[in-house]
Amino acid sequence: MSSTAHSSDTGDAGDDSGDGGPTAARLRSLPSRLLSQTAAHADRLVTEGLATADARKWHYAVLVALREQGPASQAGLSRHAGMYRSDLVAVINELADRGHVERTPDPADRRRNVITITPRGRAQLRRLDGLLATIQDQVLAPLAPAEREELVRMLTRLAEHHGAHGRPGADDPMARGS
Amino acid sequence: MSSTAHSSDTGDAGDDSGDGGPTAARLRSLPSRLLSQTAAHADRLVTEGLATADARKWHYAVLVALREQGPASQAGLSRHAGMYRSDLVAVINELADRGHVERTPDPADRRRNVITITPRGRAQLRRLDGLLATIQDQVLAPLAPAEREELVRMLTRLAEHHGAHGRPGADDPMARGS
DNA sequence: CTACAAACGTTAGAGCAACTAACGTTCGGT
DNA sequence: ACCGAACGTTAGTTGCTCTAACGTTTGTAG
Repeated sequence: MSSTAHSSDTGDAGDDSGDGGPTAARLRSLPSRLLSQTAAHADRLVTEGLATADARKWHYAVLVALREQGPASQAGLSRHAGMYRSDLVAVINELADRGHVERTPDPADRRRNVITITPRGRAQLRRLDGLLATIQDQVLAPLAPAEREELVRMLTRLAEHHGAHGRPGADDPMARGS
Repeated sequence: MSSTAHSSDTGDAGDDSGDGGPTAARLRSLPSRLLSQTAAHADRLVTEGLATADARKWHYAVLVALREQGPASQAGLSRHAGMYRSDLVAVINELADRGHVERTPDPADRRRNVITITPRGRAQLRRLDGLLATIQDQVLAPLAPAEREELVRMLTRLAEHHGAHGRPGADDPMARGS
């Protein structure tokens, strides 16, 4: 139950229950709140940035997955990207509309569609890579390079911890891999 | 500025479906992605935890705001908590139903309602404080105390940076930090 | 005093992301 | 040949953010 200790920076007002209640400063720096806030901000930048290139987050995730594992079934992609296969349908539709992927029935297993990235898709992916890199810089702007590394390292640990303790149950998503 | 360069390109290569792809690692550690992931996880824990006490995130935010600034109008609370006053209505309704706050018309300004925290509300708030503290420990479980401090410090900087660069426009929310 | 702009509480609703449930089809194992 | 499981897909629920408008009340300017 003990957690991080803090020094109160600015005395706001003494409105505390004297018997050792947490102070206001502490509440403002609730890690979960900070995470939500910064994540929301980052998400916004990413969404707006990708909109510039007529793309959305899942588009990028799927293209990345395709680059990593080559042509794959939709179920495979959904697992790899950590999304629901029901939601993947629309994403593939949109990517196919834009000519970034091709959806072809798998002759070897007629339940499956094989999703293949097209040359145009690769080009788009590279474009998005650049775009995203720029956005990361915006997100992390106030941090020095060493700090960025440190932050990423810690967040990675938290994410892995999360994955390990992930509860079972859901249909497709959050399949761990790599 | 520049940060990431990619090269794995020509020749779709064998799909190293294991893990340990160096290129893949970079993508997996996109800060924005890590933030979203960990924030989602934390959010889940918080939401579930608060549900235990028949509360939701905004309930806590409002109660904290009331502890900090004492009785206040709804507009004031919405600004302090960074939420829309339209959404605050339901929150106040719920808190009033539970007997945690009282909503009384302000005699001095008949547009306003004065929201006051009740003794029961204070008790609930203390309960939530404890609950939340426990949850923070769960969220940050894999990090050492010093690391937690460091993380909070960095996230705070990012959040402040965000606040400073937040563009104006919206109706109520995201007023002051402090 | 009157008129007008702004702030207040409230209602309604759009838009979006995460999530669940069910379906018809196809496959693998027994 | 049967049965359970995996596949792609459709539809729908939920919860959250956010916008727009309303009637009322207040402060202020003319």
